[in-house]
Amino acid sequence: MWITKKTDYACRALLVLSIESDALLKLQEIATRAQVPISFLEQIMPQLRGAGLVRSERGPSGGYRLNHAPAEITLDRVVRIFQGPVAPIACATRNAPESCLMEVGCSLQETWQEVRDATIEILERTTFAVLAERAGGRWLAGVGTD
Amino acid sequence: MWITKKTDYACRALLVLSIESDALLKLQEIATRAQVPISFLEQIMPQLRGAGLVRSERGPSGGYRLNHAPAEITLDRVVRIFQGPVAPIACATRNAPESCLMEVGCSLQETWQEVRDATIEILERTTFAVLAERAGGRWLAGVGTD
DNA sequence: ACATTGCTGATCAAATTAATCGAGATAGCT
DNA sequence: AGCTATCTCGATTAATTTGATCAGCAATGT
Repeated sequence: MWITKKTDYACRALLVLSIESDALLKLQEIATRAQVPISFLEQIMPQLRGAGLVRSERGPSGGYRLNHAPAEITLDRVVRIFQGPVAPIACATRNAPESCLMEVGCSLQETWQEVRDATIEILERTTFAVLAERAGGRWLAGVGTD
Repeated sequence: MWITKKTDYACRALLVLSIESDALLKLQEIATRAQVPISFLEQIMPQLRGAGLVRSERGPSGGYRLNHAPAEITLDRVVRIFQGPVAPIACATRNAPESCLMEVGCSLQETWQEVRDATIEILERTTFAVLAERAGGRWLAGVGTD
């Protein structure tokens, strides 16, 4: 239970944008489709923009669109933006892990690292292209061939 | 960063007990060797006892000892005692997952489940026998052959 | 009895999470 | 120029979780 709502919401928003691919979507629209409180999304989207994942346009007829092809955005990337290092515990991060003060060599660390690596592996190979296809494939196809 | 200190401390305490195998260790001793604040451990150990993982004896010459062979205690078990269901997000627990309200089928859920399963697999196959061997093998041998 | 140890529940401070809100900036339209 | 729809940014807040500490009680060996 370590993915925060914020991260979850960000992923959902990106999923919506990935399904619509190049479309320019208003905050309001994203919020509705992703089922995210708009006032919260209001602080999430700028963060995604800051990280370079989306672009925005202001004024009426403004909105958000992806800044990269969905195939180039990994879940891994998004999680790190909002939650920092992916690791189950501070002594098992890939960079600058916190040192363990136990007398006996802490063999737990090794297992936490296994968890970390397995997690990262999955998040790295999961792109929003795959997610969009899985989620909206049918729905998107329906629109395309309409 | 989702393993809490409490869980971490509990694992470390069990690791110390596993290295000493059948010995009866005082709270104080466990606290020192595991580098856990004794006042905190004071509330952790009873929880482990409640879950049946350790036994305790009171009075002078009291202390704690394992209630099972280290090979029969999995990391998975300990994590669940202190943190409940192992899942990165509430919509991906194995029992009674929280339903997702997104319009489009939430394909993220599938990936969170992958993370969950990979994590559980690792935690289930890691026993304290393995951890003790990895941690204290050398040190324990040293004591044994002294 | 008394010293030593575990047991229990209350309490607490700090951090994190999950929002909400209002004022400001920007761009398009008339 | 002025109006309006939209994104932007920062402050604030309530609730929850985390990480501890402590006092007092219970049991037990000497």
